[in-house]
Amino acid sequence: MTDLELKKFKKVLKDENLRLTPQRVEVFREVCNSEEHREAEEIYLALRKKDLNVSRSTVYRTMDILYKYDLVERMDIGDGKWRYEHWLNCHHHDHLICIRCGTIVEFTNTQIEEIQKDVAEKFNYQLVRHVHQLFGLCKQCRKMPISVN
Amino acid sequence: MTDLELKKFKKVLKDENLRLTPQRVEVFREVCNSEEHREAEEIYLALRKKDLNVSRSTVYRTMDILYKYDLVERMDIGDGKWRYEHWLNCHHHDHLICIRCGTIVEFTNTQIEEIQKDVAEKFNYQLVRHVHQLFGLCKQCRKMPISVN
DNA sequence: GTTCTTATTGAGATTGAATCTCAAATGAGA
DNA sequence: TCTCATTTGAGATTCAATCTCAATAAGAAC
Ligand SMILES: [Mn+2]
Ligand SMILES: [Mn+2]
Ligand SMILES: [Zn+2]
Ligand SMILES: [Zn+2]
Repeated sequence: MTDLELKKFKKVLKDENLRLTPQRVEVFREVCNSEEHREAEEIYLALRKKDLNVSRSTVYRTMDILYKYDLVERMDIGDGKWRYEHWLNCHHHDHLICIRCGTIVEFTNTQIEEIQKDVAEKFNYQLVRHVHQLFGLCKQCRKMPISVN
Repeated sequence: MTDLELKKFKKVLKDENLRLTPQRVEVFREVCNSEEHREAEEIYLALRKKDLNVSRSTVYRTMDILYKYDLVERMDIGDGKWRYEHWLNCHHHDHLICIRCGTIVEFTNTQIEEIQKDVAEKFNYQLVRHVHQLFGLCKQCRKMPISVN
C-alpha cells in the first residue's frame, strides 16, 4: 500500500463521514498489496493468517465501501462470488478466464470499446458500464489431457 | 412449444437415458412459450399459477438438464440468479441491460466477435465462450428523473 | 397388461455467499 | 477527558441453489 493509496482512502473516509479504523486499513492494505482478483473470504483468511483478526462481517462491509467509492473494482465470473481487485491508479480492462485452472488475464481493446458505444447508441441505451469476459483454456491447460475422474 | 422442439427434447432425454416425465415436459413448455430471460423461481411460479404443480426442486433440476444439453441459454447479470432463455433454433447474441427497469435487449456484432477471437489468440487462450453485457439506461428510463427516496 | 428395476419426484433440510442484528467497543470532535 | 454516533464482532438470517431420502412412476422385459 503506497502513501498515496492510504491518503486517498483516508480522504474518502473523511469525505463520507466514515471512521478510520485499524480494521478498515488492514483490509485495504491487503487488497492493495495484491494483483490478484480476490474473494472476500480469501481476504478474510489472509488477514487471519497474518494474525490480523478482522471479522468476516467487517471484511464484507469494508469491501462494500471500497467498491462504492471506487477504490477497488469488482467482478462476477458466474460462480456466485464477488472478486475484488486493486483499482486505484488502474484503468478499465476486461478479462480472459481459464475455465480449467481459473487463471485470469487482463486485456483492453479500444476497438471493442468503441463498437460498444455504437451498439448502445443504436439501441438508445445510455451506456454506464459493461462486462466482457472471454472464457477458454489457457496455454498450459490446453496441453493437458482432460481427466475423466 | 413446437413439435420440433418437443421432438428434440425427447431425443435428448432418450439419448441420455433420462425419462420423459410430465413435469419435465411442462417446464420445457413454459420455457419455450416465452421470449423472456427468466429465473427458475419465475418459471416455478408461472407453472403453479397454471395449476401445473411441478416442485421447485424439479424445476431447478430440469433447468440444469436443459442447459447441459443446450436446449436453453443461461445468463448471470450479477444478482446471484440464473436467467434462462429459449435457445433452440436461436443463435448467439449478447445483451444490453437497463440498470433501472431491467429491460434486456439482445444484440449481435460480428466485428466484436471477430476481435474477441484475435484477443484470445493473442493471449494463447482457446476461446470456449464469452459473456458480453452492456449496462445502461434504456430510452424510457433515461427520461425519468432519479428518485431520491 | 403385469412385473420389475431404476430414475424421478416432492418436501424439507442443507449449503454458502452475503447481509442483518444488536450489545459492546471505539473513533474523533468538543 | 468526555460524549456520542459509528463501528465492530459473533451469531442469526436471507436467498438461490443443491442435497437427501422415502414414495412414486417411467419404461423395458415378459
Ligand atoms: Mn482485472
Ligand atoms: Mn438473450
Ligand atoms: Zn488454465
Ligand atoms: Zn429501463
